[in-house]
Amino acid sequence: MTKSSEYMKKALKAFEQSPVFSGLDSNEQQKILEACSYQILPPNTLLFNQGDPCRTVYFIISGRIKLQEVDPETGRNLVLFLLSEGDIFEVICMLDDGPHSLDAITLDTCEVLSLPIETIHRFIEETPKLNKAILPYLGGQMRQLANLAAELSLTDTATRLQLLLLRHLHGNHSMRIPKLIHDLSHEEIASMIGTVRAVVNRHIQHLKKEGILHTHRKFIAVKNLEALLNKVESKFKLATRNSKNS
Amino acid sequence: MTKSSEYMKKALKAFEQSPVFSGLDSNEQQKILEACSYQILPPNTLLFNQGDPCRTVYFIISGRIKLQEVDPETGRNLVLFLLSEGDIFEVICMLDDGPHSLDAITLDTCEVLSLPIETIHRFIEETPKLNKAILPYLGGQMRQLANLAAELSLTDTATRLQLLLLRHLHGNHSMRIPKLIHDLSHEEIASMIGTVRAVVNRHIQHLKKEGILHTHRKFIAVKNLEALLNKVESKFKLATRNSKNS
DNA sequence: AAAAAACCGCTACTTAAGTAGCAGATTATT
DNA sequence: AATAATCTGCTACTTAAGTAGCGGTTTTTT
Repeated sequence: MTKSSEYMKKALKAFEQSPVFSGLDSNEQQKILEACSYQILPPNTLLFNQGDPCRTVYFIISGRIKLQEVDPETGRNLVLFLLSEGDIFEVICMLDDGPHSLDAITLDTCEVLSLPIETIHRFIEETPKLNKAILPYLGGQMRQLANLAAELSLTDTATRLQLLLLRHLHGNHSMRIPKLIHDLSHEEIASMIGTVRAVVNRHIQHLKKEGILHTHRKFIAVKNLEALLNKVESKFKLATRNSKNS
Repeated sequence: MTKSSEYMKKALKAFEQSPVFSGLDSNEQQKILEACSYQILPPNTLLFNQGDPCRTVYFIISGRIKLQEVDPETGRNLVLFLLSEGDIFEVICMLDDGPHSLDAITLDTCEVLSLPIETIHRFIEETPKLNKAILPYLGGQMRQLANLAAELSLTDTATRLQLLLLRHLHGNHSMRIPKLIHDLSHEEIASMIGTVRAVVNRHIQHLKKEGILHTHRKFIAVKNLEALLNKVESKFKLATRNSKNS
């Protein structure tokens, strides 16, 4: 990406919001940006497959990207990470230089920066601030993974759905639209909590009958937050949220 | 730990085998060791609870320690990591300084080194070699977690048990005793694959009838590796193993 | 040596969750 | 405007996995 690039502004703005890059000064950010290439991707684009060698890391400027594992036998899949503006991936490969452990697919039209893996390694080595900032981000990702595994094994599908909703209602009180997931199909939601469409639908119908949810064709909103909170109650800490949303 | 300590030798030997510390030279290792304190812990000791603040990180010299999440309602638990000689924990807290996300419990008599979290941070900052060596180790841990989550959601309990066995048969061909798990109770095994004792037992009986397993009172050995491999077949890559066993 | 605790094998039962399939509604494509 | 594709709501059915419980064995503790 050249200095004069028209995308520079957008990218800098995204950097500002990134837990990893926001701590750097403008010079450092510029230097990294100049090594990046900018891409715009239509929805439903496959960036890479599980097993592919990892040559670049990506940084999301806008749009959502899911990292998922697919079971070729049944066609079912599990979304391990739902990433958006400010996120970096694939984090695992960045650490150990192994092949991709997951498929990456865009949900929206996405703007991303990509950076050769050797280059990001060099930047991390040369920039102690960057090195230091990236560690808590990794910690957050690991917490998410550990939490997902625990939920899958210890919690039923109804509760997992309720927790998913709550986890995306962060911040603001009267904000009843679960950011990032409010416009997903039941199929997508199912793959985020490790189940199938029919089951998700069943639970959603139930929550609607109780007046807790309002839905309409790829739109979900929480009508009665109190009641939803009561349902999960103490069941599980919904502690683990994205570090950038904390 | 003082230089003259009688445990020094043991600790150095464990360092040699650690993927993280083995790359350091003797001086560096010594320096770190001197900041550690040595502890010996009986089996079934709780080192810390989920939610506890994290003051120290641990390094295992000998014995096994499990990191698990417990569901207070049902009493069921899920083991996220089964750690042994050369492992470091709790990795997540080390990254983000948050509270412990898991319970830590010894399975055997364990020798561990502990190190205040600020101290390990300082060492990592001061020792680029250490910083660099720790990243692939983290990557391995994350792969394990991602793999566990995917298995829990996409694979049935029978296959999960088979994969668990195979994953611990690493290396040597005729080595039919799954290291690290060969002497666990059915209850423990169940909590490693996210199910309950009754189900594990059911599957084990089945595998015994097929001549694939031999078991006796907290002892498991694989009699027919070929047959076991055929069962899981292509089902899932058992790729994800401990980085140190690769 | 006796008592207690842990572990294993097994039976019978219950249920959450998944499969299959379809019709109507909405959205996208030609 | 017509056709195709996607999404949803729902019914009926199947099954894997979990619950409960008990008797017998082995191990540990007293």
